[in-house]
Amino acid sequence: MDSEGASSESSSSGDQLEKWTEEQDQLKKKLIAYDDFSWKLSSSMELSQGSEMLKYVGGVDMSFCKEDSSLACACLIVLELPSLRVVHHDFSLLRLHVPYVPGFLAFREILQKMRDDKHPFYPQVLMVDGNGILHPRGFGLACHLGVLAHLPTIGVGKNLHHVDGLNQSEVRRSLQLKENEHEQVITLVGNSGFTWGVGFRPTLSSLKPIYVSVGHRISLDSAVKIVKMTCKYRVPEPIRQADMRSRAYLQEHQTESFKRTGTVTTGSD
DNA sequence: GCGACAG
DNA sequence: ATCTTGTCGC
Repeated sequence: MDSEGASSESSSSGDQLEKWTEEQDQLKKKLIAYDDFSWKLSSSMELSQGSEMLKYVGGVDMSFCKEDSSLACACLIVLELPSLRVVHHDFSLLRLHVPYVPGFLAFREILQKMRDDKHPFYPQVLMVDGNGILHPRGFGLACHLGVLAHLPTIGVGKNLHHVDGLNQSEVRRSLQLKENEHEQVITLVGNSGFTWGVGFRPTLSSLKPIYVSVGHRISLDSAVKIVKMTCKYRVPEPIRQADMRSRAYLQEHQTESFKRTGTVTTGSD
């Protein structure tokens, strides 16, 4: 039932990439890089009568099937602050003809549905396994999803891409110098003077930093605060949970189809 | 034991 | 992105 244009079988991948870049540039105009939400972050400001607190933090991640690289699982989880208890999860199994990115938009559907249903655990902010504005064109996955879902999003990367003169070893050197300081955070200012995000070590034991950047409708300060609040381990809980669960879901799906067919679903025999 | 990290 | 194995260290 694939309604692919039989006319352009070879250039479709290139076309999609171009379209994607165009869409990024369009959506980028709608990006909001400051706090644009009504809830409050910390309970220290108890004077904030009437305004709700941040309680539900979402996280998204995708895992890929080892045997069948076109099969992926998108997972959204919502956890509750300050307990970090997961109160909601949802999965979406998808087939990808082209890598990664279009599949990521499955999250938009999941979120849309939650909102339409007035789901009690609809997240107030969403953490994305991938960068926000810390991106070659200043518009990573976290921004993309944020703008599409009109939700505050935070980008969390595990590696630093080379943008504006930033590099991983430099960050780690700077962090090294801060060894004795309480704050294990360094601001990522590029050669241009632009602040792209921060690199920081969430726990004492994590030598390798994570990279936090603005996704949408949030300031870098707030983003970092929220990431800190959810870091039990190196990878913040919302993403860690989404990662583990999407992986487990694929695994189950695999063994389940193995029990049915009595064979691995590679189809390459 | 579990997490970080190697490669 | 995925897997596995092993070491180190709290």
